[in-house]
Amino acid sequence: MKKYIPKDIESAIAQQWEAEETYKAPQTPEKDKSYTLVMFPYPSGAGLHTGHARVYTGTDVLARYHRMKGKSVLHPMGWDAFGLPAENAAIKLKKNPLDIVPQNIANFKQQMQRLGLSYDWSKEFSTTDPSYYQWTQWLFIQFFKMGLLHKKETPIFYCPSCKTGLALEEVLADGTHERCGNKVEERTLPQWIFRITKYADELLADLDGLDWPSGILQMQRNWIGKKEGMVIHHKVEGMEYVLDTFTAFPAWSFADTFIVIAPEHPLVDSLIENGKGTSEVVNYVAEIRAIPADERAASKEKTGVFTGLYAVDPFRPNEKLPIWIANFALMSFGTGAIRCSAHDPRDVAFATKYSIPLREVVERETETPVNAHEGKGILVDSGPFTGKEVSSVVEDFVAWVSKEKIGEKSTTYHLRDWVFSRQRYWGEPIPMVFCQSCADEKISYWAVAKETEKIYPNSPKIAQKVSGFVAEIEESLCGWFPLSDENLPLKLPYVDSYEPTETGQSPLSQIPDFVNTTCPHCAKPAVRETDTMPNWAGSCWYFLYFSRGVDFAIETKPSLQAWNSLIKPSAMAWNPVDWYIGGAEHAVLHLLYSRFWMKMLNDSGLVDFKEPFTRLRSVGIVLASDNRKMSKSLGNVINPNDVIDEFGADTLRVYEMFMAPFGQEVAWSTAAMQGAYRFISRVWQMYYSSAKFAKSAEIRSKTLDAELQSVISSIDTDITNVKFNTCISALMKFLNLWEESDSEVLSMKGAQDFLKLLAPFAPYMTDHIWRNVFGNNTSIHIAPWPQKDDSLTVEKQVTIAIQVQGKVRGTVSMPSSKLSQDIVIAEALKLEGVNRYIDGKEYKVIYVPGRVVNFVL
RNA sequence: GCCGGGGUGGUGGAAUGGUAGACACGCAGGACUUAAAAUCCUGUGACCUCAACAGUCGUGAGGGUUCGAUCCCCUCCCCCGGCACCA
Repeated sequence: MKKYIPKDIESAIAQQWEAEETYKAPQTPEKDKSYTLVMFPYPSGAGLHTGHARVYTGTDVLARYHRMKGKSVLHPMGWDAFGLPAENAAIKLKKNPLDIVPQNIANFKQQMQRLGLSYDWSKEFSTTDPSYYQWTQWLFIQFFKMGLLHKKETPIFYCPSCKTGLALEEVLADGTHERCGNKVEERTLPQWIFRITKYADELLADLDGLDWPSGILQMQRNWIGKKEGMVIHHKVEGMEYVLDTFTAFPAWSFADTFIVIAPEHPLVDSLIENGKGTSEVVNYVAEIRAIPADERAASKEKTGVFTGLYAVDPFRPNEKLPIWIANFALMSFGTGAIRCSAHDPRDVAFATKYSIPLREVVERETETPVNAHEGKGILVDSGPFTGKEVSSVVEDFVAWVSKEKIGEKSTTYHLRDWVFSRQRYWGEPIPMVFCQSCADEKISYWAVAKETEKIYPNSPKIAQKVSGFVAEIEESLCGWFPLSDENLPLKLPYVDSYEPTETGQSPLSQIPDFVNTTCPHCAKPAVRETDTMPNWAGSCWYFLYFSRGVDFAIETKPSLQAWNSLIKPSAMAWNPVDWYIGGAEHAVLHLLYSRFWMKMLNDSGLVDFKEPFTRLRSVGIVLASDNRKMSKSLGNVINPNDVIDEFGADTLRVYEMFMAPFGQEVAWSTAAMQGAYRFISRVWQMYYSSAKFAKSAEIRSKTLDAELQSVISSIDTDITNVKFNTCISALMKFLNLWEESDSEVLSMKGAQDFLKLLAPFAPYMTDHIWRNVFGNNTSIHIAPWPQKDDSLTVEKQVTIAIQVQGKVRGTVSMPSSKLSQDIVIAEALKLEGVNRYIDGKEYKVIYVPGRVVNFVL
């Protein structure tokens, strides 16, 4: 063997891995487990580019490392294939996604296989497999039974281009749809809604125990957006109406002189309905409601109109607060009504414009009133709190307001309930049936359900929690029944025309065979739900399904019993995921939704943990060499297959790991990749040509073997800190040293250890050398990871920097065994460069063992 | 505006209180070659110097703590990501 020609070795080695089942996960972990998972991809028609290769390689390095460390490793791959992008692409091609998706998957798979990723392919599945999505449907039904889903006419975001409703999380800050980039609108449609807000506190609190990047934790906290404050109740004069306002700064309430309410506020509606709205009010409301929310937010100009109504100020019962409608009051925050004062700049701007009197309760030292956000100052004219420091009275104030029955503590959240219906074809059909007859008779599922259908039999506490959820929504869901287990899966019909409709209805509604059915309760004619689930559904629990037995019968119908016998045991043995790797763009989408599903499953007893991903690491995207995102339309995409054809998968992998810290964004450079190719080729030469290692096991080298021990320990540290770039540089540095050494050869064990250290990064060529040079007949990838041998590290030369006044003026080198403060200082004082600066002056010595000596004059 | 993450040679980056620029790319010079590619060798932060020795400066800017700061603290500037008329 002479020259390194990757294509000559890679396919042969890959075949050996397959034949030897090198990467097969045990059914249940035998020892320490490492469930290593990369966020599974949506298989687009464009295939993988070299940017994708980075996240898969990094995750693979972790899996391979832990496998060699002797852990039980589950490292699976699957396909998140439902959803808008696949469907939109199929529409463009005028084909059915059912036909296209398998081709895309096949393409992704061959690309991944060429990369040498150590997946246990026996676990592979797609979220679009009926054998999988029947379980997704079954879980939907369990959540329905728990009262965590309801169907409701709701104002939602709607993408007119994709012709479907969306969740708030799918709308970007600029008001566009995160998938297609078009502006969204608001519409009111009947939707299935997940009551995720019921879990807002748990979703927030449990973040504290997670080993996740701080930025992603913070994004989830902000998204949940818990804010504690008070709701204040007001009587509206001349009406039987209690108007509630929300404030985060209750202690400033004595300042308030007016109230503003959102244009969408129910009080506005009742005013207009009662004919009490002036023409000014009617016109203003009509005008403002016509402007989409995001445009309204963009204009900071404050507008409003007086309703003619007054509220009694509970803090000053003799005074009245005029009620205005204002564009800056948002129905989506708090109660949609705000008490206003001089202590909020927005209120001041509004009051100034419309000449509404203001009052201050904290004396100012500047030209403008104190902003309540600053939270400091002495209160005046504030009832029992006059003369007190505002920051110190908050708790007392809240207690007093409650005691006086003016209002009570209240918490608001940014998190909204999760709109779970899509008016599209390419998703899991929602397994629900609506019976008009039962609805007319006010029959709900829970009124007629058998006890045995309950899924939370072992926890009275949870049964109580759930019955509370159900009580709140039961009436609104009369006539809705889930499919029974034996009727799952509810298959997505293969149809010729599946384009979204203009009517806000799913294309499935056009298919009578699909729609018409009978009521699961009374057997009269009934209709199916025709909306489908969003693309997030399948990824909410896929990590539980990967650990299933591979002989898991496809015909198996979902049921509680099947869950408990076929899915739960292995899922509990492997989950939660130990290493979860993916992009930060899912911070408040997939990563929030799947946490929510696990909390519901935990409450129902279907899983026994609360958090799915113990450890999360994010990957930085790879930009094209022009510093723009790789995209087909920009023509700057690099296909990993092309790189592999020319340089081999090992080179691509090493470069991907070396190019920058794993979590950081970086631009692709084919030129820089040459460095990785040189490195891999030189390793190859070292083993096949120069062969500077001992042929007998007894021979050792002093310096090389010692140096290798520190490489072992630095890679051990760096791999688990996902610092793959410094792992590679440590290996390169060692190879340089190895090549330079003329007088010594590395021990045979050292040569094998070096190969093992490189194996997770360059799996093909290392396994080839392992088998052909060292005569092994099993893979290097199941060989034990090198152990650092401290007996080899002793006689190392240590170089100590000698400083005068903190500036380096020389160095002293000696074997570490001779190292002592006195000797080092004595040596240092012999240095001419040091003496020149000390020059007979008095000095003090700082000695840091093994590092530095500093003479302070 | 608020919340995160950053700012180090021509470039990607290393160093988490102890010799700043490891490792790599690029570039320059050299070897091999008829020549080129590939490969190998040498050099490569800036300034000063023919050069070496020595020296000065240098991690976005300014200040502070420390014997010693890329690293900790304060003020400010810039870039990236997220959120935001949030009461």
